[in-house]
Amino acid sequence: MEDVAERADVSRALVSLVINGSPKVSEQKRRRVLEAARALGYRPNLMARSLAQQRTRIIGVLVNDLRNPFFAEVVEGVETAAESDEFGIVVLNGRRDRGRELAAVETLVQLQVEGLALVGTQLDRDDLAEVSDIVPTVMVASDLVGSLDHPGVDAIVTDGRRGAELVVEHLVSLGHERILHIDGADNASAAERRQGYLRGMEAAGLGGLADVRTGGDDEAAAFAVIDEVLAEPVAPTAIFAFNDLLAAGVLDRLDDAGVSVPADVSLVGFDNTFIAALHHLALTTVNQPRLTMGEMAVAALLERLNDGRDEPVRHTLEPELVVRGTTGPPPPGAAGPDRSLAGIRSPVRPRF
Amino acid sequence: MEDVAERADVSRALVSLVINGSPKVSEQKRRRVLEAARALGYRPNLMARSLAQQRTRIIGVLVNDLRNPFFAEVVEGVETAAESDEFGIVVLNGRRDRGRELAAVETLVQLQVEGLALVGTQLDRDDLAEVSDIVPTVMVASDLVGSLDHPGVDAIVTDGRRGAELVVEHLVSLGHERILHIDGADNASAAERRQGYLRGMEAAGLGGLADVRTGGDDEAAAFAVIDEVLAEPVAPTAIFAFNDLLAAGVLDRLDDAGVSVPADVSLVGFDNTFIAALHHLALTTVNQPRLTMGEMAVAALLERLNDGRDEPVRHTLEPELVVRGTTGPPPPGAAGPDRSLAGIRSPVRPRF
DNA sequence: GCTCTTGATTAGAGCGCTTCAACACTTTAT
DNA sequence: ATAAAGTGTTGAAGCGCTCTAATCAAGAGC
Repeated sequence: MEDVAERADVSRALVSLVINGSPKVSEQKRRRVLEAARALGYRPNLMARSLAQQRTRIIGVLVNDLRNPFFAEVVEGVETAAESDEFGIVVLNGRRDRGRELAAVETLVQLQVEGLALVGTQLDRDDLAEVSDIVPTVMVASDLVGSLDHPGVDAIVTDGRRGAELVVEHLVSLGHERILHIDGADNASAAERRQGYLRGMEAAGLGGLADVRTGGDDEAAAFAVIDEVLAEPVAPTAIFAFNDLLAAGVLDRLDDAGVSVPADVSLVGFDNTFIAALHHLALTTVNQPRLTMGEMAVAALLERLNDGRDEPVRHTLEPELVVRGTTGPPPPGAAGPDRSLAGIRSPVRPRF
Repeated sequence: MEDVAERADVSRALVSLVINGSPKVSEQKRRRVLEAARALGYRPNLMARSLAQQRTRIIGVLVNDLRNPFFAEVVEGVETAAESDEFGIVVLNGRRDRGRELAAVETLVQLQVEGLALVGTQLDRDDLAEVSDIVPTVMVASDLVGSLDHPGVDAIVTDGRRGAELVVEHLVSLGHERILHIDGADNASAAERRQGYLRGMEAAGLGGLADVRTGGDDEAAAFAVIDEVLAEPVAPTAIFAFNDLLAAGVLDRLDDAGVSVPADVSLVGFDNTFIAALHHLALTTVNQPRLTMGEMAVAALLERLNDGRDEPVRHTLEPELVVRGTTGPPPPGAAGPDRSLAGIRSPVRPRF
């Protein structure tokens, strides 16, 4: 900067004004400075600028798992919104590991981010209480269990309970009764969906048949559960998986076992990622408005930053059932008390 | 920091030493400082630290498209390696837009990243020449067209030419002749794969039947091409798509049209993303060792950073054909000169 | 011709940290 | 005892920038 100032024969201060597009610089000097800057290949040092300015214009984003397309798209929403407000974002990947998440939050705080968007994280209320004292924080696609939270934390969620209810209602309307739920284990939004499932079953008078298995959030987790189910004497006629990835795993395993979907058993996912839309999967699922969620997260942060809001806000978006090809009526005779999937072998398996 | 120093009754300098784990601090003072820091909730300011230290320990990562699971996994490799060398990474998403990529590079440079990993980007040699003068740069999963590059740029790639050849060889060995390639348009690695395809066709004596269509890198791009192909009198018996995402799109569209894979037409993708592994797709594809690529990228940067290497290096990894369920022998009678896919309607479509 | 504005420019302090040279204070060697 | 060498600690400069307050130049108004 020194050099640029010298070359343009002005002070460092003026260079700063030009770089930041101040209106109070004569056209002549502006040109001189810009040219000198170009000639020297000058690039302002963001660190120094942030330090001097006492603000970074950076929003920190912590993602539970970047491999999950659902999260990736939420992040894209965050980015879009941030961009239009002249904020940059720094994305850190928790990789489903709480320890890593904690470390990432620490890094972001030290980076002096002005806002923190936690996408699907598993942090608990204590972690959040601490961090939200330092920087405005918004949770996206996951909420604190028990609510009534720390005043510094906003939340943007899709109503997982309602989403799960929609699923159960859909399956019940098709005639299903033995509906199994493979949950998301300790995943952020697992509890909510589990609850919705249970409530839906109750509401349909099927409370007694409710059956929740511990899953996870990837294909692998699905395998174990399906193997278990296949070995049992009484099989469900429908399976509601925690998310699309898990559902894809279920589908694979059922396929392996020669159980066909939806003829033998119906299957529903959650999130409506692009995977679900692949025709060959054609997964019935529940849509969450990902981009909107990301955008709303930024909006919430900016309200605190710019308008000085200081009470927490939680926006709950409506989930939407997307019916595709993996749900249908239960197979005839399935109403009977014992019917194992193990015996079933659809005559023709799709490929190979 | 001032406050911490005061509370622990030491100088600011000593606080700094403690925070940075210097060995030359007495146990007693170290404890005092640490406790004061905890009590005050002190967090070092990364910006200030970087500024003073004249280094950031940050590797900038620019990704062509975070939604593509292939890139997401490369990034994970980068992250893993960076982490173990005590570097942080900042990920920016180009979203397939060259303008955005350029802006992102600029941001990263201004952030004073110590190394730059460009994952699948579309930047051209001039862009690269400029940036690589400033900071060690490595391209991952894409290379400069024409090679013989700027000395500041390393490259970690999988041999796309070879990969494409493998595909053609595989299809030819199954008996295919009319093999169509839907390319990646102006995508970073499109040219290479196209070249490999053409070479493979030549080698098999099928040069005259080579047929390249302009695609892209997502499902949507596939639709247009397939619609086009369906309308033509002479149809290919096999389609080689630029990547898995594109292949998934092809599969969907063929499905819509009642063309079954691989009975009527074989299909191959590229990248071996988890999508390809889904049993319901069971896409034959070409594997790239993503994690390794990410890790090697970091290694390359560190060689420049730590060991002062200054000639460029390019590592070419071997692709690997992964045969799954979307390839098989061509349908009988397909050898004849005219056979349109439009007429074909497999009796049973998979689902619905 | 003088003061008053107005607008353009600059000096200099300060952002939170690191680091180097200097300074005490011990310990050991002489 | 005294010098030499080693430990721990600190003052102060400096990283590259911004921003306030001060300065300067030039025209307007009397």
